[in-house]
Amino acid sequence: MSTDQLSRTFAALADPTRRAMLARLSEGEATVGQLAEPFAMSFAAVSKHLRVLEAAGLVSRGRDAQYRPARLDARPLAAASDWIGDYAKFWADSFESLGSYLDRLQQTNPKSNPAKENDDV
Amino acid sequence: MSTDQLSRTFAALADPTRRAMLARLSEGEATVGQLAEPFAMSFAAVSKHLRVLEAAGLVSRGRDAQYRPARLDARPLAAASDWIGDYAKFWADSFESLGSYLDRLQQTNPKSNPAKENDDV
DNA sequence: TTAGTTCTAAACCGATGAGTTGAATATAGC
DNA sequence: GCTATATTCAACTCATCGGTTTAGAACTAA
Repeated sequence: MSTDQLSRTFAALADPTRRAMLARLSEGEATVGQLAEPFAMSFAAVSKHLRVLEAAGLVSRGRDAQYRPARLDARPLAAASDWIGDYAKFWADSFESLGSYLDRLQQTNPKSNPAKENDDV
Repeated sequence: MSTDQLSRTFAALADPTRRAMLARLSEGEATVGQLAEPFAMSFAAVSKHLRVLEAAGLVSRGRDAQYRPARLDARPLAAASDWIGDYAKFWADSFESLGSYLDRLQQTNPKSNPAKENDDV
């Protein structure tokens, strides 16, 4: 895997343990111990997952006595959502062909050119 | 990485070459040769990337003489978008606290309980 | 200072990922 | 059948990933 921001974000999300950690963090800050609790996994492994999430910018860490509480930072998810959103027209209606979808778009907003929206990676 | 559908989708998206291929496919079917053209990479490597995309359900293949045209299937992206969407409230407005965001949600739609939407992985 | 708790660093291991090269397969056209 | 083109398979390399264990660092509390 290369190492641009979007790749790091998607790579971080590719692991179900990390997705579960993000879900937990969406309820509020948590320590490594609290994050490790649901998993049959060493603290060190959880610590490593946190490093991956941190490198992706999805988590920031603090310090509270011995504890290093982790806090969710969802901003990279906005970029990921934007990227995926460019493809929304392709799943918008599985029974509707892309052609008729574009036709309908043209009707709604005749100025736009919806056929050329996926030039970036 | 484990091997559930969502993990396969995110893992497939974690590679910039594969994202570029999806972008190309959003303009229409393409053969391996056409997909390989922008990259300094062997056909075999492109073929492998296509297998990953196929395993993630993002691409389906056909047959046209010697060619095995690939076609975009964006449906798995809808599931990925849904997952990420659960976190939209956390990036919705970086200057607005989560608390006031939830307050505003309550005002708009007093029946819902937006505080408990992230129980799944 | 000593002991206890929480977390991370380091070294290691097996599995997987992304790429290569070279041979094999599938199809078309002659 | 023979040859050319498009694609995949197989075997290999090298790096990274997810996990472990052991030891050490950061901090608190006696």
